[in-house]
Amino acid sequence: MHKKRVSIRDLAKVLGVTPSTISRALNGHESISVSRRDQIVQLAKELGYRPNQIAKSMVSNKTFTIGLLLPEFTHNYFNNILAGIESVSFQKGYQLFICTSDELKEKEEKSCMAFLNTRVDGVLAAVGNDSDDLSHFETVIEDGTPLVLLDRICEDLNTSYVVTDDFQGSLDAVQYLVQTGCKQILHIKGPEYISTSFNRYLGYVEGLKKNNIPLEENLILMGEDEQFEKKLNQIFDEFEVDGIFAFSDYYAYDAIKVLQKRGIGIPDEVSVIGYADEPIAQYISPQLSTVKQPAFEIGKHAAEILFKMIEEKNTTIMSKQLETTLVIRESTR
Amino acid sequence: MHKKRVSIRDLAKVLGVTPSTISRALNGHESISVSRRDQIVQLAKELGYRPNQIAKSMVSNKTFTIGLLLPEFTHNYFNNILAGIESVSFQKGYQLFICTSDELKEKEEKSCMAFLNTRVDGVLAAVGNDSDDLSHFETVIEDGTPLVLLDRICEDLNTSYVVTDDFQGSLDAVQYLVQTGCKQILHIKGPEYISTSFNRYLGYVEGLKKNNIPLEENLILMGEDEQFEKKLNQIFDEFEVDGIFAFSDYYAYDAIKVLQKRGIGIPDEVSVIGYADEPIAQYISPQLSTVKQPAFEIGKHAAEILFKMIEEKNTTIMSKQLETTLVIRESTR
DNA sequence: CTGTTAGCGCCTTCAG
DNA sequence: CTGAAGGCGCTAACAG
Repeated sequence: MHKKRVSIRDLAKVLGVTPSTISRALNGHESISVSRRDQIVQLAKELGYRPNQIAKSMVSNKTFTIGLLLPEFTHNYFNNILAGIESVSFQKGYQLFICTSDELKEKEEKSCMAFLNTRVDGVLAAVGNDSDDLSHFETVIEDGTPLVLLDRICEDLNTSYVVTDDFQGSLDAVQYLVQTGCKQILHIKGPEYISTSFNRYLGYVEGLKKNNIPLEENLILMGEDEQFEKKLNQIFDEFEVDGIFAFSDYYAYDAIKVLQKRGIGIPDEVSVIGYADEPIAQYISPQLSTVKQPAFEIGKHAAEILFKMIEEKNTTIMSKQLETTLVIRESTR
Repeated sequence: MHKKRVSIRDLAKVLGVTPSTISRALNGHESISVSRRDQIVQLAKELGYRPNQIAKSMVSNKTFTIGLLLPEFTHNYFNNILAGIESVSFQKGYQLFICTSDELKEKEEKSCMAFLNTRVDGVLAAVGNDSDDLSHFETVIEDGTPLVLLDRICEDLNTSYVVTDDFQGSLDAVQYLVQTGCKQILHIKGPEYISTSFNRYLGYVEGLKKNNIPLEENLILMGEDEQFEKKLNQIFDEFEVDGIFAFSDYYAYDAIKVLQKRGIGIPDEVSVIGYADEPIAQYISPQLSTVKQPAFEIGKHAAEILFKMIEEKNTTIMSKQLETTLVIRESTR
């Protein structure tokens, strides 16, 4: 299949020297005459020599590869994280070994094992919401492979992570809602098992508390609920909701559709705030107010931490929490 | 850094056998007693043995890895391609080595070299629109690494590709426009240098021709034009445009915004058709009619072809062209 | 400055 | 059924 590849031995034979000399020349070692080096480099180019990274890794025990595990790429959020990671890994000369988990634990496990087997130098991962059991990540840690968690924390995992301050972001959103006159605020909650859902919920609760608004259990709706529309309608039948804070822009949009069907004016009668600033936030009408996460920075910081761990063999925990920004558009008063 | 990893030699020592025996047991070879095999497999598990894929690749000259080069992930289209590829690569037990080119030739070249150096078993790539010079892909081909092109064709490259029938898709769109009464159809054209832009343009031209509508140069606008809004307005001042066919959903949306500012009714006065069926098509208002590409299938087919090339050492060209579907929503009559 | 030797972890003959 | 020997491509340590 492959054209026979040229190895340093081939080069050595042509020039009548030993492979070691070739290796030294190609890797910019000290002790080698300039003329010889040039000669070798030149020949390598001519013959289309391509260093076998596999063999190099074999001896150096280093692959210049980092494993990246993300749930999916349909949300712009993860694309931006990827972009942030790439911006630093590319510059460092590392390749990305990307796996998507589809939020499935099974794929997560397989990917982690694949990372270990291929001896990646480090792992970046956003744990899926299907994962209550985290033993595969523990395996990574025990193996001694640096691991940095993205976006979603797992308290049980003793490793660095980079997240945004979901609590504060949500609190900001609710505060804004209250300041602009909302009295009854509905929360559309995210999937269970992921820390972000819970933290945003907590921010919501805190927001109410700070403003002496009693927490009403019936004003909390799961975004993934199969009877979402029906339940939302029931809530509107029963309560005088004038504000909605949703776990995601998509949930917010789902709610907006229901409200529009009911002929409820946004933002006149109900203010709506989403989360994440996905592209659709700008395309829907009214344009959606939302909590913007610094996705690119999350990726960037996570990668930087990981490289610090890899290159400096630094094992201290270096977690980081980034701030969100409230973006006000047309869906709020 | 790493906990010392256990190798087959370690296992061998424990059991007082040779590494060969361990290797045979772990790889399900014939000639080995069942009891011994079980014993070895058991021990491997206990000691957390993890086969060194690097070492395996070294001897087998196979990495079970395929290189994937995509321009970016901000368009849902490429995500779906990725999903299609993954659906087959995952099942085949291959890992994906993903690089994004950001449409930059420099990154494309680097990635190709990285693919070759890490000895991926095959490459899937959508060439960026920045690439007039394709020598890096030729290098891949010459190296003997199977290559399948995605989405965008390069006539000069003698290798398999999987694309959609952009010409037909565009023709369908224009035909629909005409059939629903449009007489003056504007085309918003895509970036130069990529085959899809040209093919969609050709489909537009053919659509006019089939309906005896003269081609009017002034009714063609570049989507990336910096003075897009101004020029579009000029066109509407001068011509009685009643239909728009855009290279992408995003361009279509840009146009819709301009029309709405002008108070032009969609679809009453002007019908609009986009391309790709990006998520925003469903979120904007009016919901956008568009040409849907079978992105998932593109990825799937491309991967299948690649695996055929890899596993059967098949070198014949097996290109494929997939059909599009016209999705009619609210932006057309 | 360059050659020799040994070995990274694994697999594949070839013997026995 | 199992052991011994050699090698995948490259680098590092030690001589010279």
